[in-house]
Amino acid sequence: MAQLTTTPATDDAARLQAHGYRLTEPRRTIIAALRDAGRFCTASQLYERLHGRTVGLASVYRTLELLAELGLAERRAETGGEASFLYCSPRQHHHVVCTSCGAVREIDTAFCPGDELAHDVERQTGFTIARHTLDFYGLCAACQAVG
Amino acid sequence: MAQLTTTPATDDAARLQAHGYRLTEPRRTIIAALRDAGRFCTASQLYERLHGRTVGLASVYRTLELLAELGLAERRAETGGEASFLYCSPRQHHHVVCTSCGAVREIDTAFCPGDELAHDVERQTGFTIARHTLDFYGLCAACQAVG
DNA sequence: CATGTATTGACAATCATTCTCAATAACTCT
DNA sequence: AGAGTTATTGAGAATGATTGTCAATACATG
Repeated sequence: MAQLTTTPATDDAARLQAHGYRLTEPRRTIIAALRDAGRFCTASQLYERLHGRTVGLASVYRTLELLAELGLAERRAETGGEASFLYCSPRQHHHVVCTSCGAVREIDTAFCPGDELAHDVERQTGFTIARHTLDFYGLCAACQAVG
Repeated sequence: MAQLTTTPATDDAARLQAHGYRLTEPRRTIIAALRDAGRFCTASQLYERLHGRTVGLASVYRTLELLAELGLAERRAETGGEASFLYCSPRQHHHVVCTSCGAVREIDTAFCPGDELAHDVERQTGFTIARHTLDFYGLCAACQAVG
């Protein structure tokens, strides 16, 4: 298994504390594990990953919930009635997702014309747009090879 | 309450049958209800909406699952551990979602540069891109007015 | 470093989702 | 159109994900 870091990026810590939340050891551990996973993870998958360090399953759920609320994780529903979470850089919501193995890579935001499009969409719909997501789905190089 | 149609667009019917699924009365009812809802709905919300017509909750779950599989619905995870589904035109996956009332509107696909971007993403990441989603989140006109 | 309070872990409680199975209804073939 | 084959259905049971409870603990602030 790949080594796990224990420290979230200072950005994450700042964001937590800016919202009045405490930066606790369990949270540090969970955030780091989610970030290192580099793919969508369910609560119990993360809990597995953390076995040995005493972090309760309930805390995993609570922390994931918190991260989603702060925009540091993206929640996704899958078949099987289990929610998955993906670590996100604070304002980065552009991904390429492998539909076979689940691996995820972030895309450079500069790439994305969404902000300009947002203006058009506002004019067209009367909405006030706050954010947008752009996600690509397909097969990663490894999964293409396997066939 | 708005009137409910009972017939899915012929497109939907065709897509079901093309995949070897039967076009049954419960499926017709559920698809129409989801389409008419015009927003993300949970299974139980749809079940409520259908009260009076004998459609079992299990069938609602089964049909929503099926629609997601066929690309006729988009599944989303929300706080509260309940999945929501939104009706989608077969290849249309571009929405504007109101974060306050949940209303959803589809955006004209011509709008979206995603297909061209997909090529760049393929070159950059080695992925083979099959599809993409582009969603905008914000407040609809009505919710802006309410403040 | 003492104090006030958010947070935690363990387990119980809840509720969304899936499973099971006999009964029914779609489609196919004639 | 009618009979046969088989997917699909509804109801309720079973499963399992998620949240609630609460005493104990650890973070931040002064």
